[in-house]
Amino acid sequence: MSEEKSLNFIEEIVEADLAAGKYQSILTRFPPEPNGYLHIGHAKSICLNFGLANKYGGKTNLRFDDTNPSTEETEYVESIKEDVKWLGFQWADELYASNYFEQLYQFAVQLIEKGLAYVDDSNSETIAQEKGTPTQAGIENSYRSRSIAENLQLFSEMRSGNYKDGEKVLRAKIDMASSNMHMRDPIIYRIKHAHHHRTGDAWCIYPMYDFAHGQSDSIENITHSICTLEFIPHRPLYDWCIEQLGIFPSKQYEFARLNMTYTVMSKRKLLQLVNEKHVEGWDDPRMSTISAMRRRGYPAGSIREFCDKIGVAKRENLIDVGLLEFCVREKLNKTALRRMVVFDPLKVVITNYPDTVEVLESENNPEDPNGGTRTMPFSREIYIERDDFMEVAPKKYFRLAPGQMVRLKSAYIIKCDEVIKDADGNITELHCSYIPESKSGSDTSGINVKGTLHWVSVAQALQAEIRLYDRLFKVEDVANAEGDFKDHINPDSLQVLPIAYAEPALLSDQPNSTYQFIRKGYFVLDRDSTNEKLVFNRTVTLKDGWAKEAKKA
RNA sequence: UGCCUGAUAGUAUAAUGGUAGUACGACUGUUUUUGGUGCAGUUUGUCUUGGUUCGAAUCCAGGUCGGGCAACCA
Repeated sequence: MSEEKSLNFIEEIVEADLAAGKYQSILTRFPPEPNGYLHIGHAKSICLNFGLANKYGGKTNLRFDDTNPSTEETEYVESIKEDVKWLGFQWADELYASNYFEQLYQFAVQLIEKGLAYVDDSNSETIAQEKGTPTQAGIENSYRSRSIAENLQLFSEMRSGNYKDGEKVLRAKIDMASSNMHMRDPIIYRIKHAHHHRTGDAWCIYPMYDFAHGQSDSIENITHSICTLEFIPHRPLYDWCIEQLGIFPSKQYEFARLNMTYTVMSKRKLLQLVNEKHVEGWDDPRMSTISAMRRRGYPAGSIREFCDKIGVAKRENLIDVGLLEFCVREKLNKTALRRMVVFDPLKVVITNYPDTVEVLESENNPEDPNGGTRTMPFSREIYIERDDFMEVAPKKYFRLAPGQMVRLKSAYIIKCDEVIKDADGNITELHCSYIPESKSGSDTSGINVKGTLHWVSVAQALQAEIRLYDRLFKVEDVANAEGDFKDHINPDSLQVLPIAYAEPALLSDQPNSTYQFIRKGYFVLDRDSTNEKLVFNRTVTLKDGWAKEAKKA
């Protein structure tokens, strides 16, 4: 396989800029607003920004876009830093738009001095109305012609706290008739008597996104400022501010944000899920947040791999969540420790097995020759999975059935001799006989069986809680589905098994191990675990060929 | 009614005027002490109409369809 991977359109721009000598090296930035937790969509942006810097020998800043004190909190800052680090990236500088408040203020003063900004006393309704519509030009109001001196005075008074919220705004004086709504004298400063998580009460006016973002990029000498498609119409304003101020010309480029099937990706909706308790928190394993995926057991590397696979383009997209799951399985298959856990037990008595405990050995991971082995007890009484037995077996059913033989993984071949039922006809246990010569690793029985089952010895079994997570929504395209997105929540997205039976090795494993419970899926120990109670989250299922086959019949 | 964007298998993404390729999915077969994994194979595509050209997914013109734009949010 040739490693000649084609470039995405942003990489092409970067290579062209570098080749033209436009920059010696590149500087990108990841600029989250600390008003929520990062989600998989942010991961795409993180991988893009940091990936570009890594690939071309540049650097990436982490910059918090904290210009709206009423929605931002330190809790979010901390979680964002943790998530970026966990994803495997290291930023050059940790910065905040709020670091630049004084500088930004001076930029605004410069604009006023150039006659390019004015204080408007109108209320928001009036401003909106005078802005016109996309098909109809806006109108210029009387405040627009205020003198520079008056604007300077008023803006200074705004800063001093002479006015209440909403009483005045500072607007850039551009073009009320522009076909681009963002150029119709956009508001660049508003009054907000709010406590800021970093600057406290030092300010009562705050710059708007459009006046903060580009200038922050410029102050940091960001060469490539990469954002999502909805900012395309902001670009002329981004460029206008930089040009009028005569500062470092950072350039904005836009790519299509990630959308994923069965998933919501907006912070607003995620917040709602948390606040209205549809999930247990930002890191509930069903959420699309980075922290949820971490808790669910997704390896950071598989998220990076996913971001690499989905590519970067300008076309709107809806990525199959199955691709993310594929990346997770691909990684985990090579690394996860194999263990046996029975979810829904059916007791099997091996009638011809002596009343002793035998210690068996089994590989930790058949994909990894250096993975080592662990031991497990085998005895006369074991549990198997209830649905690994059928009294009347259909065609192509390879599991246990009366008179049928199966192999117990890493142990012996057994044959089902008798089905024991209670008075109501429910199956309570199976009586089987084992083939002593069929022991794993030294099988001389010559018997070939199609089915291999996982099992756990009854007497030594650990009890554990298992949490089975499924997709949070029932519809593919949640954002575009009829009605409220909450109408589409999957009521069965979490199934808790209070007691499952697990092999004893799980007690001595490292707590941060990832597991494949053989034939059941990938699992990870949840942080809710205690010494008394193990709790496992299902990371992702295994591909189930039999389920498909059974469905066909 | 305006402006800005975009359109390639089911989903993504490449081909930068010269054989439409890759991944996931689906389907076959094969291997397997996980109905997992691996391996081999099959399947399905350039929105449309014109034009330029020896040659067009690519360039040009018109159309169609999708997305965005009128927060004192980012």
